[in-house]
Amino acid sequence: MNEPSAEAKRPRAPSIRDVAKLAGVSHQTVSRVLNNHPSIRDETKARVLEVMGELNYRPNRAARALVTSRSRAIGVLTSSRSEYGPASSIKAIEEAALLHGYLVVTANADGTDRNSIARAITHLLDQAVEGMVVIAPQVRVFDTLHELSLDLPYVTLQSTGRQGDHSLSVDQIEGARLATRHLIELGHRGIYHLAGPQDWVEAEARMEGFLREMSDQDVPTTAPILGDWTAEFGYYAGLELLRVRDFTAIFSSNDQMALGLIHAIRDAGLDVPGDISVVGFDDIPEAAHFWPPLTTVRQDFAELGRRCVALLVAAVDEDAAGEGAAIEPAPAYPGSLLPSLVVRRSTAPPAA
Amino acid sequence: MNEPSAEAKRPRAPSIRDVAKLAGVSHQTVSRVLNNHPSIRDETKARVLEVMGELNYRPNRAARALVTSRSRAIGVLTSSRSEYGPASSIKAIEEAALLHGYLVVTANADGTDRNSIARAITHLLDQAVEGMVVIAPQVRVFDTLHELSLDLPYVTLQSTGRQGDHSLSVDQIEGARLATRHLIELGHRGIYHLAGPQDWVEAEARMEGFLREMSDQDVPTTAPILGDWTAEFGYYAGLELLRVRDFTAIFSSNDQMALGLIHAIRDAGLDVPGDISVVGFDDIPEAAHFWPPLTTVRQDFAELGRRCVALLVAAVDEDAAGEGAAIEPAPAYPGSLLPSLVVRRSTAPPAA
DNA sequence: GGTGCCGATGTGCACGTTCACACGGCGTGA
DNA sequence: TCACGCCGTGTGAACGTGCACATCGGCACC
Repeated sequence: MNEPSAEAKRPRAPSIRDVAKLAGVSHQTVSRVLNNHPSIRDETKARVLEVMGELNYRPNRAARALVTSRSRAIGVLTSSRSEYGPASSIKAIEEAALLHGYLVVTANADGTDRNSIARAITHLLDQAVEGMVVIAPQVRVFDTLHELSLDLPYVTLQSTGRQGDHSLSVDQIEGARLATRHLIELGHRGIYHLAGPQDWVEAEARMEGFLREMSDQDVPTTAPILGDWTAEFGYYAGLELLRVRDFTAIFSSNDQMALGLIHAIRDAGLDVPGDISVVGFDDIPEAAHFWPPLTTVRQDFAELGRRCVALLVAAVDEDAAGEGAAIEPAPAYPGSLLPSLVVRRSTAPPAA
Repeated sequence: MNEPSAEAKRPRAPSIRDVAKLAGVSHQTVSRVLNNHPSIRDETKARVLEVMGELNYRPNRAARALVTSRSRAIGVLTSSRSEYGPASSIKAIEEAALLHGYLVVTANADGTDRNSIARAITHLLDQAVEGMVVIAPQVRVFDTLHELSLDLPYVTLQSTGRQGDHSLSVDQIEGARLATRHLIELGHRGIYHLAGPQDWVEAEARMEGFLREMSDQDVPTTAPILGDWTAEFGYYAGLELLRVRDFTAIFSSNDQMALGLIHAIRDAGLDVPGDISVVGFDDIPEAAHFWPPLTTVRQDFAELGRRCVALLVAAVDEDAAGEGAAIEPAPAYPGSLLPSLVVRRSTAPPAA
């Protein structure tokens, strides 16, 4: 009853050899059960499985990784991982990866700081990730990625236009055109664009979509304002903008900045959409309950994450299996997801 | 020039033995450099380090884990990982863990579904995590955790009141009291509470804080409404509530629901705070730009994440080192963080 | 001047798994 | 009847690292 040594001596987790002994087979047979190799008698398999349950056996991932030199881990490189878009994508990526039998390791980088980016990438590399999803779509991240000339397959959530392959994205340009066209069709002519940070690929694409649409429809345009995605910035940008009231609509590059804008407009004693229409981008869950409910562009972050993983896992598996057969650089550009315009109450025809 | 076989044959990453050979030392010496063992001549160390750089050597984590039986990984168990609070905490946890030399693996569970919870825990266990941070503060998660009777150290972000040890939290009760007191001091008497889901520990704590403060101040109270954290719910709850207008203030258990409430109130043609005051909880970055800017309770998610990791890592390291010496169940309850009330413009004295 | 200790390094094994190969038995075709 | 192949299983090595122990030289101590 009373043990001589209180030292419980953590009893070492059971290994396939322990299972083998108890099941009366060789360790290799157990291994075969684990990897469900075809040629195993059902009876043997059942016995092994039973013993595993009894012993509460768990395969040792480290040992497996060591011998196969496959970590079964993919990395996610992020900046601003706590914002709605990235956070949703990460969640979806993680779920999808799990389904494919992969582990997800995330690393957050300050996308403007080269050192920080390098550190994040190094962290992922240290985990021996077999591929990467890049959701930190700053230009500098891609530069660093190229500098290090990794031979890892990677996929990015945003299109840079620079590399057609391994890029999978919501068509940001089209989304921006949708928003802009909506304003033009309502009759607006004085339309500002509050863009995201210059070095963000998404921000660039949305700006481009805005400019193209304006140009296509022959509406004269003023230089976009460069923001930082925060509601705070939107607020102050709005205050500034309102000092000269030469516009009747603003297209903001995300919902948070749109919120700040509306705040500023109201502080100035004006009405949205009565005096000024506002369109956002992202359709965060709160957008429907802003005052007024925000007209915005919805993109499906989760679906994006899922597709990303599918693409990446295909590349990784092929890389590991065929080894030589993988001439094809990437599994055929799978087209991008189309965003959709959600019209709510922050937009209206301009006051006469 | 032209290789006979296009098969490039990925050349196997360098090991400590490769480094050793090139540096003219034994593999063990290299290992010692890696773990910076004290008794190594500076000159030797320098040489080894140099060769490492040359070869672009990266320690193989799997091999190390195998031999030490330490994964240096900690798990994070979440539900709703894409919401602002959890997302912020995860980010902080990850950064702090990295600083301590630990890897973070996250697993998302639907906190109401036992299977889902078990699956998430299993996933973490499969990764051989050495400890866990639980940010899925549903009661059922704790139950499952106990059922499985893991001997892993774990820390939870919210206080359940049920286990004083390994719990670290913002004092939700105090936060709720702060909010409630604020309303009472403004002169409100008809005060509703829109709570979170019943099975969330935080929701429970906030509700308790509300009820206690009301009771302490001798204000009669009505039964709280149980919500689901979303703005959507807040909106419909608001519409419902307004059918009988027997209150002048609402304390919402989070900012999103508060947003929905305000939306509903305005849809009913009433004014916030003119007719009804609203207080939220969390202080998400957008709250300052709601209309009106939201009075709410701020909690420091990031600091919480950091402390959590410190606590957990201490437990894990001690567990691994002392093994027997670890009688003490947990490193002395480190007290909880105090939230603070942020007064903005969604609250005012009741109309006369 | 021998004994003992410490600093700096090397040698071999162990960790838990998979891979390459071997082996016996049975069925099949010539 | 023998050769061959396939099915089901076993045997031994290897993966890259850290640990226990061994080795060797030098210095201090009595």
